[in-house]
Amino acid sequence: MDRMRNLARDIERYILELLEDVDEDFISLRRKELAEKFSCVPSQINYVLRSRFSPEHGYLIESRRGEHGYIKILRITCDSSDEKINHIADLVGEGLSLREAQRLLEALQARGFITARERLLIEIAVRHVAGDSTVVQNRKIADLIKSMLGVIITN
Amino acid sequence: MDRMRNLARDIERYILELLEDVDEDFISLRRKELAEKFSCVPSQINYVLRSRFSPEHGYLIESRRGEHGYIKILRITCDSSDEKINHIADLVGEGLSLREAQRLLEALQARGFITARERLLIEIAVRHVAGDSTVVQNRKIADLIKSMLGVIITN
DNA sequence: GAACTATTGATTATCCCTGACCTAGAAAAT
DNA sequence: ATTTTCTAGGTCAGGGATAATCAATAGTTC
Repeated sequence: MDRMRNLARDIERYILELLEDVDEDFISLRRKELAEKFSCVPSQINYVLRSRFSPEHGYLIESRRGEHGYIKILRITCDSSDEKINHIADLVGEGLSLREAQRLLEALQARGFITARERLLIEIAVRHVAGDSTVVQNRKIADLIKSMLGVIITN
Repeated sequence: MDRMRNLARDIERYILELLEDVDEDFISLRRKELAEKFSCVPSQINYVLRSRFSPEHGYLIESRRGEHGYIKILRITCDSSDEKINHIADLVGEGLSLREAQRLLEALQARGFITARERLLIEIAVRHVAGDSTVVQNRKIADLIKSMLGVIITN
């Protein structure tokens, strides 16, 4: 059985290329055309956006339906420390499971927010606090992550 | 029953070899395939990762499920092949108080073994765990410091 | 035999992809 | 101006393919 191509990944790469080639920090595209380009169903595009271009990954999506419809993908830019901290606080919210924390750290490293070593240190600390994951722990994890990332951002 | 094969150790060695053979500081593999290669159940791979490639061991794991699933093992290098590092490792091995840890962190930063941000991260984490500090917590503090410093030092 | 380590398999969770149905906005028809 | 129609994007459930988790069991070490 031949290995199916990894559509989601291919589309992700294509979008990332578009974003790099452009001067602004956003691109506009048409869902239908992109789906045709990759010979897939339009909703596949939504899946890619949801799973790879969410705020957690540093992007915002705007779109419009009907005639002249479009999808706009914007890179989130935080120039001040406060903006960064607010952004993190939004992402973390009230609570975070260990799994979610790991994903967040992965995304933050990919974006260059933190180094691999810093990610390692934070993950160790989070695991330490996590222990048996209950709702109570999720809040502790969130608090810990927020203070650790906060310190990093302001230094 | 007969002797166990000690699969876990074999798989560990295999992964370490892969990591050495490769230029990057990570490898990607498929859990299912690896399990087949060693004629074992897939969850055995998770056991190996949990027991030998945890963040405390200096590794980070990223994975995806479903089609095109994979497990990515990242080795976080802390290239510190100094002799003094070994000395410090001994100190940590003995266990240390909060104050000792802070002095140690200061020294490590002064010698360039950890960055200012890394030092802050460790201090924040420790302070977080210390929070409601009772005698019981002191042990947790010691464990955390040992984990965080240990991974930097012995790696 | 107690405590630690290793192995297994059943169950659960996640990822990717599709297609059926839903909704918003603009143009055409009235 | 209002209604209708058309066009393009959104949402959701579900199914196949992996990986993760967990508890039970077995082996090892001391």
